[in-house]
Amino acid sequence: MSGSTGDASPGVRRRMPYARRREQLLQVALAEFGRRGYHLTQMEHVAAAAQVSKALLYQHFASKEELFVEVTEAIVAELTGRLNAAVLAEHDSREGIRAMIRVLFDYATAEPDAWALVIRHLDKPEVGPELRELRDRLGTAFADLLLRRRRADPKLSPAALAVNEHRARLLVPLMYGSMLSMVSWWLEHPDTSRDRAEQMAVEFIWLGLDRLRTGERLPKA
Amino acid sequence: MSGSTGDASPGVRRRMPYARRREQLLQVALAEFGRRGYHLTQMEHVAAAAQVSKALLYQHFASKEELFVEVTEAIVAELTGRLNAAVLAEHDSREGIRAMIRVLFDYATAEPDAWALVIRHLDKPEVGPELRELRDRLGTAFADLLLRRRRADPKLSPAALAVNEHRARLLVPLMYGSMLSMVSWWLEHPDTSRDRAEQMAVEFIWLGLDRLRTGERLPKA
DNA sequence: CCAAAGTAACTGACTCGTCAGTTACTCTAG
DNA sequence: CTAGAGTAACTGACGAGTCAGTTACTTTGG
Repeated sequence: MSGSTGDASPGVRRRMPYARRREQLLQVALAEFGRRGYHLTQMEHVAAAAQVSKALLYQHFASKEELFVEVTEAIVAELTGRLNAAVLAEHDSREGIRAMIRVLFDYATAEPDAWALVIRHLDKPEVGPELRELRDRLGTAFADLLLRRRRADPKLSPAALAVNEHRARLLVPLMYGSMLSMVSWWLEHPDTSRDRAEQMAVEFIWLGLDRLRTGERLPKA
Repeated sequence: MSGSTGDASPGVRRRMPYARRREQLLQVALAEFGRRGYHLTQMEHVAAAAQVSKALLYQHFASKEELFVEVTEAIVAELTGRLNAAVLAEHDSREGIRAMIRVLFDYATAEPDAWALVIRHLDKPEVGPELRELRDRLGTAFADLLLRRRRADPKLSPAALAVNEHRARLLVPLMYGSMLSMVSWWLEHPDTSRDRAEQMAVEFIWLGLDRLRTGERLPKA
């Protein structure tokens, strides 16, 4: 019909070099796992979506689990990289929080399948420790953010610092959970302005954080 | 040997009346689903754990999915009931939040399998809409709590009220996510005092909530 | 009081579909 | 013409759901 070489137009496009094919397979697998979840995704689905046979898939990845792990690790690396960069770029802790939230919204928007994959499998120990690791790394990033300035403060006694570390550790799941929950909620409510959602999250989290970080207690009433 | 009627002592205890058996199967299934998750739980596991044949299981429940749904619905009913009761019992919104958090901690402690089941499947559309419903009901309970007093306030114009409703809707996922995340985190860190965790959650959430509820903006710095 | 008849709980051994993983072959780019 | 990209067709195992039959308990006619 048309040009014979690697042309995009005719229905079939075949015979890619190894590395490129592998990349494509990873992308396709990410989408499938993200959309259906690990258990409902079959290797045939992935192969079909890549317009390729299942056997070829197995020439690139030894097993379903290995494929999943590889996909997941790429996501984890990407996301934690972005988060760390964002946190490190900001010196003010409020701006650090804002930056992290923005990273999450950005990522969820740009890579909805990857986001869905992560969210879906975060609490499933059955598919390997990679996602636990992501969660822990996120937690570490949070804790660092919370404590970096405190730790550098020479006026604080080690005892006071220890107390603060403990409180900070308790804050991590609160912040973590609200951020992820907000992003997921926003994805399901596209009519809501992203700016509002983002801003609300920043205010909500920073308010609780800042007051508690400074050790202030609640007013009694 | 001993008493002839339904005696408990001899190693095997079989042949229970229909209703009791059904109850037992539901309990066992809850534990299995909670521990392994839907996909990794096989009907044979449930049957074996109940010391019963798979066929019997199918005389009580038409399918794996139906069994799962039945288990889930019971949990949803129980939890939302407790939450509603807790919220209704408190007139102060801060105490309402404290009450909800306490309900969640109580439930997660007393019924760890049920808790694990709910948390694990919250974001999995594949196993039916029951858990979405739970999430939405929790959300509704939150929103009600947030807005009940506001709605009753005659000094607020409808327009101001609408603005507040919108903000409240944005607050729901933040509160919701942080609560659930905190409870799950605490379950995995048994060395942490429950009172501290609970108190921290109350303070964190109420702080953000109260300030935003009153429409106050953040200080600029 | 107690067979024998009736019934409900229960089981072992099957079917049938599905899906991860393999094998033996074909095609094509260089 | 050949290496390696690609496939169609296969296998083996597993798991949901079924069914013919057995076992324990209950009822009732004598």
